[in-house]
Amino acid sequence: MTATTDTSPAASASAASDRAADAVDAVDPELRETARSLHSPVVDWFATHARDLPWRRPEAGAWGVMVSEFMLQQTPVNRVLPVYEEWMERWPRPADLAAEAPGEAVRAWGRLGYPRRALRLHGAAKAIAERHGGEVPGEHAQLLALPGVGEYTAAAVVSFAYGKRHAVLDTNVRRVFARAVSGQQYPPNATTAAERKLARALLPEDDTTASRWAAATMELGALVCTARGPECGRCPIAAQCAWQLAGAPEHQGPARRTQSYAGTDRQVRGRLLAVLRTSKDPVPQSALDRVWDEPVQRARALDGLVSDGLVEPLDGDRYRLPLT
DNA sequence: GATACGTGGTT
DNA sequence: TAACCAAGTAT
Repeated sequence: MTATTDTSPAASASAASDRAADAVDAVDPELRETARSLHSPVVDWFATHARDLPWRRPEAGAWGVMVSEFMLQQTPVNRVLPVYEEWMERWPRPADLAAEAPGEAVRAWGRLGYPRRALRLHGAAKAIAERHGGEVPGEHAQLLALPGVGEYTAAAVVSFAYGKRHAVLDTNVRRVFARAVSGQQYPPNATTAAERKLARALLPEDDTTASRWAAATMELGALVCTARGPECGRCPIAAQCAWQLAGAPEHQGPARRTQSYAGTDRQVRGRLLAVLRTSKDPVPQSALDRVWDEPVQRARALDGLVSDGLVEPLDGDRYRLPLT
């Protein structure tokens, strides 16, 4: 958008588009005031109550932040901690991981779960080494282009590693906003446009405060405003919380569909991969056959692992973690 | 938008 | 004990 005197059709369309974009992010003055009243108590609470996590220390760098974010996708902090430490000691820079076989990343991932994340982190490291000179990129769009990096992880790296102003919307933040601002016990099952808009509207103006706010709202959700049994007595914004002020009503909408696990392909995949992780040498088919008695499902799970690139088939009915 | 994708602790 | 929950992404 440039000259305001340009009245060409293209410029008019563009101006209309800009007005539409403005309207999307137009912040209700009342919401603006709500935001301002939340910033200080939450950021101050974070300053005194934040956990001392290794990826929050300056020496972690952008790579440390990125590694932690991959590992923390759907996995609790306590399970991540030891694996993170080993990982960073072994591969302190993206290029170090990029030089390894992907199977080594899968092996080091251990039992964190969702081992495709290990493969994608390895792929991200390769892309960083090849396309970004070995430095984790600092632009949201560049990060988003990396394997395994979605909206949330890109925002987290931008905000936590580079201290930039960007809305960070994870499950913790969504729950905090649902309660404190929207007066709901839980956020919707899937992230909505309204939630993204709210997150942008609540973001402090300057980079430094916005970055602290992002980390602080996540930490508040993780430690105090938890899914079950929130400790509102310890919450720095309990007095302003819309959900509390409404009398903490029970959630109305549809319950989240709980995923089964026992007997699924995922369980079979997990067992197969557990065998392969513990063996440096190729594993014969017979060893894999022992982990699951139903042959059709077993074969399907193994096929899936191969097509996902998590397992490499060799001649002679042998398998191993991928070398390339 | 719904579904697949691991693992283990908590209630 | 079965269900819930944990810093999501890709298709």
